[in-house]
Amino acid sequence: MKKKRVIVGLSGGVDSSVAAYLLTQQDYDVIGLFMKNWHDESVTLSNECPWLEDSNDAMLVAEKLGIPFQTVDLSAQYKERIVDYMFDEYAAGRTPNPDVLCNREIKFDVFLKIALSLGADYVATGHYCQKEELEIGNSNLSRLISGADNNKDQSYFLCQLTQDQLNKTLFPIGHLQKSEVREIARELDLVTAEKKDSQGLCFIGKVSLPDFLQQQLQPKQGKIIEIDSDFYKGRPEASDLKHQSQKTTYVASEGKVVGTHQGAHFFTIGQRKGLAVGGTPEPLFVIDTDVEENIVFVGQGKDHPGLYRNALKVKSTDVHWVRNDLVPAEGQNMPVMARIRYRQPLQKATLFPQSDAFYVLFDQPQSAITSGQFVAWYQDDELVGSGVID
RNA sequence: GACCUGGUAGCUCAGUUGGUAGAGCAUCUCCCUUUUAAGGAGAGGGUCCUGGGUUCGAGCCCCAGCCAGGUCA
Repeated sequence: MKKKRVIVGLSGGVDSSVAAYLLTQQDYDVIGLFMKNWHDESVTLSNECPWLEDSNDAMLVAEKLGIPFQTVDLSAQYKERIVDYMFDEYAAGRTPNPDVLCNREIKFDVFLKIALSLGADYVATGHYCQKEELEIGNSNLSRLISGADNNKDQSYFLCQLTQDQLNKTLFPIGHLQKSEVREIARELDLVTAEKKDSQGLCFIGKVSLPDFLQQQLQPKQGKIIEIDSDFYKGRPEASDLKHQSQKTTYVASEGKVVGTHQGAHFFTIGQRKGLAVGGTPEPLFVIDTDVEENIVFVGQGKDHPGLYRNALKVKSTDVHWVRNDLVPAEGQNMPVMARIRYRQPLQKATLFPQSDAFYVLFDQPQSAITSGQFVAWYQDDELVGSGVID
């Protein structure tokens, strides 16, 4: 019988290297494929070419493992689907999550399709997450399970994947701890064994995000306005989900000017650094940005009421279920565990699918719920759905 | 015009009986982290408004001036 063919995305890091190795130890026909996502010299302010080194490392690993190796240039699609989306979101005053999109649009779409066209049965990546098959009646379902290494779990970044995508995917290192992965790489003497984990936005590299954004978004001076915590005293507490999930809207006259900024769209809710406003006993945090009026609203202290809300809204059209067999009926709520950012400890919450929108109500108020980011919900260690925060 | 209070790190301020200055915030760096953030650790930074004087020695005392805020006519 013919071996199943797996195309593994080699990034030039340890994780995908070891993933590829583990596949060769199983009964697979393994091919390594490096994807070039970004090589625009005008934007990569650093003088180095990081992808060149990465692709070289990927090639060396493939050589060592004795598997065929190829490179594909996906930078055009990457720009179209990720970079442009990023600028659009920031321009609109939201905070995008490019890495979630990168998985949905590039690694598990463009890349996956290329792999299939090369005759692959599966694609594999070095993500710290696991897949389990579940049989319901005649149909097979894939479950997206958190990585066994609690500290490295990357299921959140895969929260937008579909059954079709998962069915074609393998996560060879998801059951391992990071330390075990490194150990395997060392034993095999792979060039990537001691390579530092990648961090930050994959394609920006060392450049700071504001610097990157300024290449397309024009700086424009505006006011930083502090809202006193007394502002919230005597305000009626929202009792229905619609209002609980709404963010407070502020007007310039409700606070006092404490400084100036170079563009409200460069800031995100919960942000502390970069305001360059001192003189307060406690640090200032961004509690809202208004890109129309170009105002950044701030509040003093980690516990400022403007930072907290216990519900959020997802547009009905933005709700995504990995487990489409678990979708609750409209009007029927569902208890889950949820997170609103990578590595946030899971929080108790309840989903409320309603006719006007989809609401997530947390048991505890959450700090810095940010529109444009993703909320992902879990049952135990299984990610079952997600959505863009409105 | 007179009087009062104040002028100390980028900002807000503390500086004991005179012995060449500190805290918070901000900034920078590092750590953490395949998003944005947050978080942790560390570092840099001061002609103590100016000019005189007293003193062995003044941010702290005295005099003059400048500046800011306030009070009184």
